[in-house]
Amino acid sequence: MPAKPSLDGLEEKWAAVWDEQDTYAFDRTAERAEVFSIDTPPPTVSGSLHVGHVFSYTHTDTVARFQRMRGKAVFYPMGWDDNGLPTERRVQNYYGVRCDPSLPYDPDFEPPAQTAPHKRGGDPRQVPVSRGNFIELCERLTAEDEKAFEATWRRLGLSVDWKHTYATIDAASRAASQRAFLRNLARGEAYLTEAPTLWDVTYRTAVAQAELEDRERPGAYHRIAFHRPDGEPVHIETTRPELIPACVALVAHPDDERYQALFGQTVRTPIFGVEVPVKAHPLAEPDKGSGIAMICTFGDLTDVTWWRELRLETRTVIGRDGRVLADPPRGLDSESGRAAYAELAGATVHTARERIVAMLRDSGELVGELRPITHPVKFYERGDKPLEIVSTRQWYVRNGGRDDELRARLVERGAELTWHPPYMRARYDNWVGGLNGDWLVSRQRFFGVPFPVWYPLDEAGEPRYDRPITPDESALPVDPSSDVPEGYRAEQRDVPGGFTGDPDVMDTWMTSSLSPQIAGGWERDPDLFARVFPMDLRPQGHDIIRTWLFSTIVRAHFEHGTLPWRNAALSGWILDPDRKKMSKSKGNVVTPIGLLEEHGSDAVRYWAASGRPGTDTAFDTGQMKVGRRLAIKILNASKFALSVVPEEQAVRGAAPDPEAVTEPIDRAMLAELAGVVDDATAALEGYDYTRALERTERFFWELCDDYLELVKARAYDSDPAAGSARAALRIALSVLHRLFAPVLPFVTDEVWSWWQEGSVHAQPWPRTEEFASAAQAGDPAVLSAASTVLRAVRKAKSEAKQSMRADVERVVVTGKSVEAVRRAAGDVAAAGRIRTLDLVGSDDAELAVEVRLAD
RNA sequence: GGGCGUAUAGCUCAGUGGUUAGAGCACUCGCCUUACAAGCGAGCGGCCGUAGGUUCGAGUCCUACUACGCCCA
Repeated sequence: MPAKPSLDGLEEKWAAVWDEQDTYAFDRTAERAEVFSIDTPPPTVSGSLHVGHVFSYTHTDTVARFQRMRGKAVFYPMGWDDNGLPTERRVQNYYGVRCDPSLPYDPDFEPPAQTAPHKRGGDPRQVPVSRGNFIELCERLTAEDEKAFEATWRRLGLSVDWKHTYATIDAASRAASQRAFLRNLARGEAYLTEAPTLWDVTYRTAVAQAELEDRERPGAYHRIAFHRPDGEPVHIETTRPELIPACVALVAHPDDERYQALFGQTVRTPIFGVEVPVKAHPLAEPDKGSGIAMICTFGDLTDVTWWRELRLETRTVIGRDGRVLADPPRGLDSESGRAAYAELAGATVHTARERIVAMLRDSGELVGELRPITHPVKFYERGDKPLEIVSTRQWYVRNGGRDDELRARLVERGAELTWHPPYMRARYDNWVGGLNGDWLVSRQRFFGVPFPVWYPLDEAGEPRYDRPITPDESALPVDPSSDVPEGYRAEQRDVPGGFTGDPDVMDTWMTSSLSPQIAGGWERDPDLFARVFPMDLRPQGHDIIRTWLFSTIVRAHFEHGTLPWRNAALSGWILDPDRKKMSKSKGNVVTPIGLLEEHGSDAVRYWAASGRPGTDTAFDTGQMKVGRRLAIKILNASKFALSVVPEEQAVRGAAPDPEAVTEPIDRAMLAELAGVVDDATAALEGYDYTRALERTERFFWELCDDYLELVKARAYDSDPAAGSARAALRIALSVLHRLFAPVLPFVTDEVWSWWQEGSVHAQPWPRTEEFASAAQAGDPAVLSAASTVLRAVRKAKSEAKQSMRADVERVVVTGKSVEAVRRAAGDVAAAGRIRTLDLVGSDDAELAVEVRLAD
């Protein structure tokens, strides 16, 4: 035990010890019932860790440590998310390469100079490389990131078993993603179809419903004249006049009196003179604009519904690059119409709109002035241009979006899951209930897990999408752009009568949704998988219930017919002092490592533990300082409690003896401690680490302020009463060290090492049975009454501006519970330096304390 | 527009229908007290968002409203 205990250096010291001694190693001989398994969120390695990570990962760690001390074999792996766009861009810029899946794998490839980072976007100097080489570069780069992340996690004190890690682009993850997909395909849960698709023109990829967000954007209603056969105009209002050439019908509500005569008739479009039908449909809103709208292929999702339900033609004018297609759509046949279209061809949506407005003004078909509005526009969450809708062939996985029975079963799965906090389930129910299509899982990107599929080419060289060729599971992972399907030769690639590989990659959630299977060794290590799956806990942010949580449930439901885990704990956000979510753009993000170095890991963890599941929490360095004070207090109080035992009597590792606790006040303290153990245990069983900490902390401070002061003098003595105090202190110390261990792992292992063998984190969680024989006989009133008197004495000294060492001439205590005081009279008199302590019984429920200070 | 959540001391938050609503921080006034001055003691500080209702009794339950946050349209 050091003469002057300090928190400095505890992180390095204990992180090294835990690593060396495998303190957190998963015991893979444990049966499922003895295992507590955690589906840890894999952080994005190409990004950086921020305070929010420290916050939520600490929550999980407190639960992991509690379960470990309760005797569970804790399966606590760590994953790295290196799959997807962020890594793609980072690898491009770092190595000056770009992925070109048409290239063959080059085993001798070395990237160009890794110096000057290249500019964003399509730098022409970027060297094209195969997908296999690109993945290797990704793994090379992220290996560096992973080291930095791991170092941060170790310093934070996460009790992860570092022998169990995975990366979402590594071979095992790719094999698992492809295997699960092939099984989805075989069971009919995955399918390929051509359909209108939400499309990001910047990234040139399809996106899924879960990746959408609405953004308020300025726009304007344009009042535009269509023409009836008799020459009379029909006015519609639209915010997207550039889509007039894509118009396939007009639509009004079936009950709208104004348009009854028009239903079934045709009208001609302005400028282009295309004849289109007028239809009735209940989704048309009579109150919006003129009550009649143009249907284009495709302006928005309502257009898609109308197009599908009214069986309309398709006139595509916007290409995948977001520009007007070179050739006019079918039906746009008139000479003047084609001439007008030629003015638009190749233009961006924005330019096309300006040009068509000018044409409409010239022709007199634009009526009145534009009416500016702001309206919600759909964006890809990572994109900065509005989504277009184009018809493309894509892979889908069924998720209940078009199947009420499946939807109902997935809602039931949500009900089977235990949510922390429970109300988060509503997010899940709302999302599943609001799905309007299956999960679009293919992305027109280069870097990611490829679909393990080839297509035969017919005599004309066209792919037979209805006859996909799939590999044997034993061959996974495969890359169809370089691997050759069975029965074909490499020379047959992309030639008539040969084959072609599916060029797309999977949505990253197709891999992430398998994190329990990937971490648990599904089909790779059946023995491990049987011990850890379904997992006990999924910790995650509530913002990705619709994506990660939901998709993981979908995959496990299909593959295993079960939930992937029993509990989901949803962490809140970190808010800055203005109650806004902390974000990089606001420049208010603090780096985790700096935070840990400044305040100490235990202190930061203490702050994190103040955030209950689901609760947004203010970033508060004040709370970290409080945590640091608590850790220092644990050092000092432990030093005191251990130092009152004469050195020759101190036996390392000796269990404190409850039988030696004989004094009423010592037993009272242990009785109260028993209540703390019960409450903290119940709280942690329910994932309420915050309450467990609060309860423990409150008891500990009161122990230091009152009990320690009361027994101090006696404990230094050498008679049997001293032995009682010392034994009680050591029992309390042993219990408190363990109660604090999940939140403050560094300081607790430090103080534990002063007097015990092994790590505190390998000890059993405290149970009241350990000291029941002493505690059960304890009357808590003894301690509380003694404390009341002591406080009154302190108050008198404080008001007299005297030192706490000042002598007290006489104290008279009156009240019902003076007998309780009497049982601790010696300690009270010693702690208060009271010469005469008079105890007068009365019927008053409250103790009255009269203090006369010495002169 | 729909759903969920939050509203208690200057700040951050506890409060599980039942005495006079609590803690920490901050602030004020004190104290060198051999575990701890990175400490200790004491004190100040509340129309519990607003308005109704249920109840013997409401910070707590119900309804409406207001403000804020998140999710979804």
